[in-house]
Amino acid sequence: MTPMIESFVMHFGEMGSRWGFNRTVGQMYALLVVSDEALSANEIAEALSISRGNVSMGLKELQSWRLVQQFHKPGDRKDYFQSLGSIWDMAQKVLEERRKREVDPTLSLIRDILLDSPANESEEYAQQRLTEIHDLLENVTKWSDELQRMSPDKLSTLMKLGSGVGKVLDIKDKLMNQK
Amino acid sequence: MTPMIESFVMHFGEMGSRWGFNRTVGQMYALLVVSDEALSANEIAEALSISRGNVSMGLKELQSWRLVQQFHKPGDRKDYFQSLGSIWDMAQKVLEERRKREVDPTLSLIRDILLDSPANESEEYAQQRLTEIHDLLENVTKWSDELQRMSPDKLSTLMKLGSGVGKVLDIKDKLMNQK
DNA sequence: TATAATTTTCAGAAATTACTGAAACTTTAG
DNA sequence: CTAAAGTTTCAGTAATTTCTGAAAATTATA
Repeated sequence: MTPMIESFVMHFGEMGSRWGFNRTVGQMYALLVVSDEALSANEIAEALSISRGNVSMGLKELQSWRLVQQFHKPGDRKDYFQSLGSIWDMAQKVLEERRKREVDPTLSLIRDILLDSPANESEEYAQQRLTEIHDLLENVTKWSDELQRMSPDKLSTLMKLGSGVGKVLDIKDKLMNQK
Repeated sequence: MTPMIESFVMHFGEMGSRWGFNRTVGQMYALLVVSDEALSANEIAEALSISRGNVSMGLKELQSWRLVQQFHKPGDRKDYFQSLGSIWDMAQKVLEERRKREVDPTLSLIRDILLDSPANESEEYAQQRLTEIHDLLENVTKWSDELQRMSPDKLSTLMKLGSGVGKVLDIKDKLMNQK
């Protein structure tokens, strides 16, 4: 690893914990994203100075996120790994995975809670707030589904829209009102 | 705490770690969101069976996120706390805070790296990938800024748009092409 | 100003999470 | 079938994060 690559890999490792995977998994992914050719598990372990066992577990996790792909070189017995898809694919995967971990369980608990009728005043208030949270999380889920389904180029249009969102909403409002 | 409220508070605590704050901070916030009236630090500590010191630190953090507000009752020396703003405000705060923690540092590191010219083939490849990540993160930042600035009712329109986004984009495309 | 009420700080304990490395397992080649 | 090459597992250890509680600091009252 050149110093340039190393600085990125190490940084991504530190960030990793904030993005939902641990330091070494973050480093491994960064390394694979940035490297020109596929790497074997041993090469990864060596480049990052971490244990072979840890690499094995990390690769398993990255594969379960479908961020990393395993394949074989003919005449070589080792497994090789490379990062999978474009950066946009990665962003979609991370979004999806985080929704599953961070949103879905809460949504389902709140649904259960709202099935019971409130026992007193303060539970009634609580249920009101929970209903708000429920609606918000449902919208987040709907959006996230929509983004999953969207083709990369449409996604890209949407992304680049940026500060144009407001205007587009105005346009939409006008069109709706005409009907 | 009634069992209903307790189950939500405890769940939110577990989730907390995934949302960027620790278990007790999550519990404290959930309790305040769901409770009808403001609570003193001691009441919080007692309800959650955690130490007074921990509550003090947690409230400080929640205040720094501007999710919780402190105030005084006349003739009472204690500080009282209540959750601040609507659920939408909370979502905005969490979004903003996470962007600061998760996106901004990476963006700034990548910018630095891209200032250096690549030393060889493989660094050139690496820089290409970093450029992609850079563009993605910039778009994320732009969007997040936009969402910060957006009024709650516009935000709500956007949210509820849900699966309509695709259609709206089509409309926008047509309008743009007419020009 | 003294004292009582309350909050904050922070060193160390407890809990949690991540990592290592040796042993067990799997796969392929001869 | 056996040996060699490679991978995975997991118990134990290390590192990190969170929590406690007693002491220090702050604030209000008399």
